[in-house]
Amino acid sequence: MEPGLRERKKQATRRALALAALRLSVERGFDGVLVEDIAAEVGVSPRTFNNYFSSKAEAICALAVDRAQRAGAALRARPPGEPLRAAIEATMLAEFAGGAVPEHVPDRVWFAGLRMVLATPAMQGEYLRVRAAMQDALSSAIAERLGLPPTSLLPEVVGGAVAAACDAATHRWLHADPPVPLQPLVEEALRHLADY
Amino acid sequence: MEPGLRERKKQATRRALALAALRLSVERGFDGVLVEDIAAEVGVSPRTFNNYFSSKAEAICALAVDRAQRAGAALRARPPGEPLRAAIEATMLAEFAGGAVPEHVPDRVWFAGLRMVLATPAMQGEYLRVRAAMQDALSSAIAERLGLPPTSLLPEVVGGAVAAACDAATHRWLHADPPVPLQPLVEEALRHLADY
DNA sequence: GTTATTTCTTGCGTGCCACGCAAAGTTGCT
DNA sequence: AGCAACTTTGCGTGGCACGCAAGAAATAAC
Repeated sequence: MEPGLRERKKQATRRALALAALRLSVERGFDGVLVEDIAAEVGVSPRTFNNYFSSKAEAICALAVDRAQRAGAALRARPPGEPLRAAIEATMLAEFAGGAVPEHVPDRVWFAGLRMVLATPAMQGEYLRVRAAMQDALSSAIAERLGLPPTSLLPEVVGGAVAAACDAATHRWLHADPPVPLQPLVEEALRHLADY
Repeated sequence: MEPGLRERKKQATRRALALAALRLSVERGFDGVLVEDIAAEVGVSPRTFNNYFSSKAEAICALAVDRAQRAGAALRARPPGEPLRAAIEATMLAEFAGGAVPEHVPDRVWFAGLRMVLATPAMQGEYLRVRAAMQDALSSAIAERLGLPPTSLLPEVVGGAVAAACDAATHRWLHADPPVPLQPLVEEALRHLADY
């Protein structure tokens, strides 16, 4: 069952709303853009916006959530024999290679968007949900990989730890002056985790 | 400079508001209690509520944030020579000994409150802030302990990993049926972290 | 190809929330 | 007591999230 016209249109609208929300917030700040503006940008009614997202903040972070979930998929795709730590490191280094920018999003917008989100108190809660999404994606991939019973805490713990490492690297990356590449920071963060 | 009457009264009001917010939300659910109700319970105007907390959710989680910060203080208080991992494990096991309930909060309310928060989408973002507060508290204690330069990612990574472990243990604890004690779960979670 | 059905969009109305502002009330210092 | 600093309060505003029902569009059935 391939996606019909209906479904494709829905996804396109969703994506357009998320992108518009991000771009406008970068340009004018979180409080400088109303839900109304985002809807107008996409050519849709304000009421429809709330059919897709239950808050302005959710829309702004939606692309980041999608991306976080892809990290889980990438981990699942590693060869099954590979040891867990190696699989995780390979996945994360690949994933964060180019700043980890979703398709069709200009680098500059993504970077500025992350900074804006982290600097805006009203958005920090939503950012933490992105991090939680990455943790969940990793945890479930890890659980599947190791074939552990659902009573084991290992997947959650390791998923959370890896998410924390990526998060620390991302923070440093965003505030580095002069700019530094992201990948080595992720590498360092994962090393600290392994060394603990 | 000990706290004057003014400051003590403020803290008392803050605490009373947080506790009322938690208790009422447990009784009636998040949407069943208005800011107005919480303010009334404490005998203060609704406008004053927002002088203390910038949202209903923040008030409900305020006690948990306080407690998370105490974990950082507890880690600082460990003997300076002790190896990091041992210090962390001792701190966390002590901290989560009795379910880690703040003073003057009935056990039942704390437990039910955590469940309510985790089950309510509108509160999950705020719960994640509690977790972030614990991470920050631990990170800064670790950085101080090890005397690392602020360029090192280690404190953030380890703080985040430990917070993730505690969080995983807490989740399991809340959903365990029949109930199990929290401490062994924390122990298991920290072991997974050390084994990774 | 027309009709029936499901699904999505939209407008409207409602209730709540967060906060700016300025007036009134407290507390603390001398 | 008197003054300065701070807190509480009421009022008003703008915005947000969502329930509901009517209209429009896509899909399915005949």
